[in-house]
Amino acid sequence: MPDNVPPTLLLIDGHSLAFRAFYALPVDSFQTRDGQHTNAIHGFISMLLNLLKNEKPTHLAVAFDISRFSFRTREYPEYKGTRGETPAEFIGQIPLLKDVLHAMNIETLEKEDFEADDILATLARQGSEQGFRVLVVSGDRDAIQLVTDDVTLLYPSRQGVTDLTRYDRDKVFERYGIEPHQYPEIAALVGETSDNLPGIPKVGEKTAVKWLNQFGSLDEILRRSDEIGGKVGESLREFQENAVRNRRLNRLLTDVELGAGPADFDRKPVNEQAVRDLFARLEFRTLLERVFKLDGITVDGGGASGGGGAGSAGSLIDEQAVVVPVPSNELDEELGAWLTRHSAAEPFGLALSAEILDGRPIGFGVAASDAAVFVPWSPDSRDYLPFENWLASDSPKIMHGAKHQIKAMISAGLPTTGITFDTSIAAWLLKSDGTPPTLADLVDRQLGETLPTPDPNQLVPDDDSVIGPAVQAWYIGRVARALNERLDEGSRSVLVDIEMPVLAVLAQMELDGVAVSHAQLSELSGELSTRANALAAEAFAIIEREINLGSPKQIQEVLFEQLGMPKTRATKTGYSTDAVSLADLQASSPHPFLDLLLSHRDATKLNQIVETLDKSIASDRRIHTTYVQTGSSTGRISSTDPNLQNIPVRTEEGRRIREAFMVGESFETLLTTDYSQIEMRIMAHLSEDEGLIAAFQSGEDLHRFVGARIFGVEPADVSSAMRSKVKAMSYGLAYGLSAFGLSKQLRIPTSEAKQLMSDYFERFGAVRDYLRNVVVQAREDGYTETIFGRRRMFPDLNSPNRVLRDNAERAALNAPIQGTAADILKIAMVNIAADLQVHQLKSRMLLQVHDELVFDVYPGEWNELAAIVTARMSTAAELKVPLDVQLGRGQNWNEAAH
DNA sequence: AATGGGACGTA
DNA sequence: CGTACGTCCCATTA
Repeated sequence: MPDNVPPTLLLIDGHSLAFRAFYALPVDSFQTRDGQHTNAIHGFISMLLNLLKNEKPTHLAVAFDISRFSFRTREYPEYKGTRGETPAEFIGQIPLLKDVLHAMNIETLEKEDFEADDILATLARQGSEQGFRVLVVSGDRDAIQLVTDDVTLLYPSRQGVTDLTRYDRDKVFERYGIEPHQYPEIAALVGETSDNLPGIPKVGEKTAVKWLNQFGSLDEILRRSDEIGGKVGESLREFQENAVRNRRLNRLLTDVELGAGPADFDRKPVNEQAVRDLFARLEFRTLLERVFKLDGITVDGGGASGGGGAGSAGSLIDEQAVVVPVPSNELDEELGAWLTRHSAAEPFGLALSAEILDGRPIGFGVAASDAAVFVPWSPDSRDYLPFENWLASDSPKIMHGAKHQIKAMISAGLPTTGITFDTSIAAWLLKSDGTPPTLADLVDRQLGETLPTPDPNQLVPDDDSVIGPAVQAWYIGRVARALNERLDEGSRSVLVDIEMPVLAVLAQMELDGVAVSHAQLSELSGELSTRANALAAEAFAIIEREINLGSPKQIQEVLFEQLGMPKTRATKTGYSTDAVSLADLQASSPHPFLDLLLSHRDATKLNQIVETLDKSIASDRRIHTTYVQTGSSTGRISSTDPNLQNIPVRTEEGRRIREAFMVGESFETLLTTDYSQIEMRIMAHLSEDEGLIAAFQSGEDLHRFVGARIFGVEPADVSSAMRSKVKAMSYGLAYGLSAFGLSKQLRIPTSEAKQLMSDYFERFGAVRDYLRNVVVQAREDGYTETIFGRRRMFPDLNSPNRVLRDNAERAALNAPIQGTAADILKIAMVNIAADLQVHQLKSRMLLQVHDELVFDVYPGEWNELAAIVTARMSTAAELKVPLDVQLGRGQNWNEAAH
């Protein structure tokens, strides 16, 4: 170290940072096999390693609070009194965190009766007196008062632990307009809710700063408070005691007796064996690598992945491997050569990340494992032939969230194929619930690194390096490699054989959209709103006042207070006013208001749907939904903006909405197709129940066939009441329906429902055995699997919480069935799309509704398309029962329904 | 402005 | 005390 650089002392408020980490990272994802939560520890250590790497402190220490009691709580017992129970999952991590720090040979400090911040304040003062450059990391705003020319505060912005804002004197001034030592005076005036320190009412940050600049100090403000007029002035005079007390409590002590000083906290090498043992127990693999890398220790025998030859992002940039070619023809050819060279060399292919502005690509990042290239692109300078050829070729490409980018590229005239891996989909397959991870999440979770972002407030400022598609592409490749190693064989085949191909199909469907008639929708909307208004007026007349019929709260007032009706099912906020409850009320205590309310809800709901749809019609007169491929935990696709998978169909009125979905211009007709009873068929297949299989092979109506067996009559003698009971039973099976639920739905006594269920299982025993076994197996394995190998994890199956466990059991029951159905339709879609291309048909797949597909049929192609669709759908999977496919034809979606 | 609950549309 | 979704509105909170 050069002599002129002062030693750096890094001081960390352990408790507050660990707490931030706890809330920044999902508890569930950080748990060891024996159930120890580790998210706070993981987040803390990850942040610490970043700090060590970036700040290179020569000395460091971590301070902890011993308890929530200190001299401050003795002085003011309410101090921090509003804080809720600290979560048990968090408390248990603190001793372990200290163990980890000790294993890393890092000093921890704590002192009875003082808070960690007092320890930091003391050390910060001593440090700067002894010539250290001091960095204080704390999530407590009071630490701002410590900032001087020598002391900088790193304060976690927002929730996370990766974003640390650097507060030096200038930054404090810029943010608050005051000197750091004045901050406690502001805080005293404003108050601090999280510490239960009320300030002066009506005084916020702006007012406090204004006064401070006007009067110079808090003492002066209080002394001359009569000079301040208005309500705020009154408030100040009335509550000035608050400010005095707050100021007394938020002053950090700088003279705590510690028995050790900054000089004692020099960085020492980690205790290798202790770290190894402890990290193994905590199941930290990437963190272990990072700790050792920082200390120059190599990780041996751990089976840890190398993760690309280039090492960290730092070295990538240092070696200037990121080449930014100037757009020109020569470079164009060089780029072509570069692509060919790396495509041939890398078995896992290259990563691609497109930068999109207003739906148009403006540049591409392409990266191999040890190099990255940025390719600027604009539609008018289309002279990148080798690059375009590469995009259009089968040469393997990896992306993150490919669909959106593929669409932009297709629109820009850059068709792209050969996308063999999408990191967001792979991550979803591994853990199909929770919020979908961003690339930054994956870099953090899979690689234990931090994706550089252009945020200037970032702790890791990244020396103005190349941040953008090229670097992203490089990370995508590495993340893909890490994810790919974690995929089991079944999941990998789902990714490669189902999800990646269907991704391309969905992109095209979204681009194509479906034609919708604005005229029909607006006519319908007019009718519906007229009707809604009339119904509302009638309802108001009856209850003799005007309320908001859309407010459950106001409805409750009318029903249970004004009209004195019997209470319905309890909800969190009162009593239910849903359709079922209202119907029950109508039966027990009839009142004309109830019917009017229901009809009004009906009309407004439909009108909402109609208006939303109308607003989503694009300039090409078509609606382009977005299919979310990673939107479900079972493998289904969901639809948003707008959701075209929940267009009404059950009521006459609703079907009029479907009439507005029309065959596209220059197309001949719509074709709709769906699987009939696919989930029951899958259940027959999976359970191998002979009765159920026979039912499907007989060609007889399913519910009639089953009803005949259960009630011991001839199929022809199954009454419609019998049939509908059996139907409800059959459908409920795959959802884990209980006798109680069945009785409620069919409005029959529980005893009868119980009898029905036992009769059912008497005849179809293999179904019951299968369903039972699914749960048992899932509890053992921790997951369920579809017949194509799609997995869904069920961590709650062994939960001590009954509700959680029961919910997990029903979901586990359903997952292989719903998931297999989803797989089958996806496979059919891929095969149909391939056939359309091979046969050069101009007909287009438009919509997917879980077991249904809708097509625009090009003139003259009906027969061929119908044949393809039927063939591909019925052979998408080889089951023990036939897959029955229905077709329909019509000028609109309703007419085309069969 | 953001969030959570209630209600309700689909498979 | 039936699975899987998305969207609207209202009410609450900041």
